[in-house]
Amino acid sequence: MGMLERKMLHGNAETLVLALLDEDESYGYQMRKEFAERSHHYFQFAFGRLYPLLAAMERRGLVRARWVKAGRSRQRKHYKITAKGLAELRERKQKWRQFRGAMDRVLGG
Amino acid sequence: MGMLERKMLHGNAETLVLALLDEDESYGYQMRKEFAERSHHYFQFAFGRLYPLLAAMERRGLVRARWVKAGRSRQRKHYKITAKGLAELRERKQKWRQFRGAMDRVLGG
DNA sequence: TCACGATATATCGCTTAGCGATATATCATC
DNA sequence: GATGATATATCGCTAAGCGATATATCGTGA
Repeated sequence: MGMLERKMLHGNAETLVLALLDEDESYGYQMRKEFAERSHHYFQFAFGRLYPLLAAMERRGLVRARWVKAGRSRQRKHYKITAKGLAELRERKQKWRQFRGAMDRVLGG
Repeated sequence: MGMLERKMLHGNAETLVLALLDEDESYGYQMRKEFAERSHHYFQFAFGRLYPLLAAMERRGLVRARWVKAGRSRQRKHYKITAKGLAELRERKQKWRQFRGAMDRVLGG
């Protein structure tokens, strides 16, 4: 992602995470791949952005984390959306639609 | 605008200015009103954001400014989009569409 | 004619947060 | 046992948004 793309993402990263976890629980590394695939490799989250974001979302109670074994001793941190997270997602989807509408009205046809 | 709305605007403020000036030349105060009206009062640019932005865009050669008399001694700073600005607008509109598409694909239905 | 709210532009610097750089460890496979 | 993919995490530099603030003109109604 270029500078511009990263900036456009600013207010929306959390929305994307919530939307993904609304479908199924997942973990950081996997989410990153999922975002890339679904967006046709448009979104390329930096780990330095993604992990702190997930941690912050857990602190705010939007997601709940648990460690899951993967192999002998490897651990994955699985995140699951909470009821509070679901409410936040609903609100954020609405705000995204508003923003998108406002942008398109100014940009015209 | 709330915090979230302002953040979503981050990468897009310049695009909005260029889009407005593509239709007709205008000045800061007027643009602010225009944004508010077109977006159903969704966009409320802070002057502390708008004026420095316009100045930066002029430095980059995207717009050209000239002082216009308004009343006895009041001066308005009119901005006009340049050829470089038009090219930038075309590119940014394209990037906005890409971003919007990527968001909507992840958010689903 | 004075006061008031709207119009108009501008700058400064505090605060915040994005994320590049970096560290560490496991796993599969050749 | 080397290499590249998988996996999580933190730190701190830097850029920039914008609230606060300053300044001046204009129209209008009391």
